[in-house]
Amino acid sequence: MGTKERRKREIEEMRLEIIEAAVQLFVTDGYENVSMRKIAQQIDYSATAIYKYFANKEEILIHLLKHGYAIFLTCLKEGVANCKSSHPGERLNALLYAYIDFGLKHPEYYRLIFVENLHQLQKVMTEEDDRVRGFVLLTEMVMAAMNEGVLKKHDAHMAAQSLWASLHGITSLLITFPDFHWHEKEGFIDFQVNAMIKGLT
Amino acid sequence: MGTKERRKREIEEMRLEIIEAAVQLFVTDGYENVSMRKIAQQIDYSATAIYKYFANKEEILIHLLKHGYAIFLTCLKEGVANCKSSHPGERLNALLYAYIDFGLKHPEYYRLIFVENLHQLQKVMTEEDDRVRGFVLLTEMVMAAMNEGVLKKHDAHMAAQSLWASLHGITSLLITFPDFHWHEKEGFIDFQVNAMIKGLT
DNA sequence: TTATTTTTGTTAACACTGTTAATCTATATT
DNA sequence: AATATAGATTAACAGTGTTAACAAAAATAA
Repeated sequence: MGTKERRKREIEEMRLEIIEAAVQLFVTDGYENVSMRKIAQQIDYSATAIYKYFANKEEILIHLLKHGYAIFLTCLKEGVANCKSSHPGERLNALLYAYIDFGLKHPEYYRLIFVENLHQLQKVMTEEDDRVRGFVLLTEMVMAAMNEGVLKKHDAHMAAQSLWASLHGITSLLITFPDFHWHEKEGFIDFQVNAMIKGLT
Repeated sequence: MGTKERRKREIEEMRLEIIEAAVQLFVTDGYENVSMRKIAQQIDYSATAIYKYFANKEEILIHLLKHGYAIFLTCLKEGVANCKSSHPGERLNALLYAYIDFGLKHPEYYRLIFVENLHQLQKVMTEEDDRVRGFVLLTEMVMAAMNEGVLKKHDAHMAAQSLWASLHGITSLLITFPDFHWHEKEGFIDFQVNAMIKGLT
């Protein structure tokens, strides 16, 4: 009898309902306003019912992070795909812009993943295919750019880490300190990306 | 009669006692474990007594931030002072290293100021002398380096913002993601600082 | 089908959090 | 000495994540 299968599916449906409610609360009210009681209220259950489907709030956070990280990877891949050129330098450039764009388009997710919960990133990515993980993507494109002579031949891993650092710097500062007297945004981003590339040339 | 003066001093002493307790809790247990009740316990008062001296917890946080920011500025100034050379390029270099060093030596403070509460920075600095504020210091040294031909003559403000972004990137990533497979720290920092400078040359 | 066991959800409760109101006490002013 | 003011305390409110005890419903065994 498939009763066991059905229950398994029902449990998965309930888990989905819970994280959907959590996502909705997160995008509308921000993470600081996602409480177990509010999630429960949204799906007409008691707060403690959730604990039959998730061990604790952290498990729900992990799902929010996975959700956001999937959007992140999509943005990166789209950004590179939208780059017509097949030149490694151009494609790397497109990736760098795509990273910053993700942050500016999804500031709550960027904050949640890269500012507040970076130490959890391992847990978020364990089930992902290695080849689509963000940093691997970046490293591969750095290597390609080096092989084509666009970048000077350093240690590709270190160069990629340096690029990530600079990308994270401008993205997180623009997001977490919007009231600072920043230079006009587009121009500032262009300047930073150019400086980053030039620094490795 | 100086009774009014004495009370004023006593109030200031009590405020000091409170923020000292808060600082101590912060450096030993981390900010997430600084609660009003724990501060009160440490100085043998009831939790609500604090509210006669501080409007709310945020006011105490501001003092923690000021405390940390003072250490930050001291580190920057010491870093530059310890640089024997009078060459603007060398001095700028020393400032960049001093910034990262502050983050690595005082990760809790770096996190509190530049990761979690950057939006409060205005409140932290309002009473400071303009000329010692961190970003102004950086901008001035960038200008000096430009005038000496060490850096290419861009908009100095934008160049300084770009440097800050890259500094914040590497510092915050090293702090908030210590378990990542970073390149050997010293070498990575050297690489990043060199790339930053080269990017603006 | 009936009896038993397991699972699912609810309410009550615990130990916290920041903060406000009411109250008592010690000091200062008239 | 009587009154007003300021200081400190306890009780309480509205939250938080989470655990325990218990009722109802569903799955399994007889």
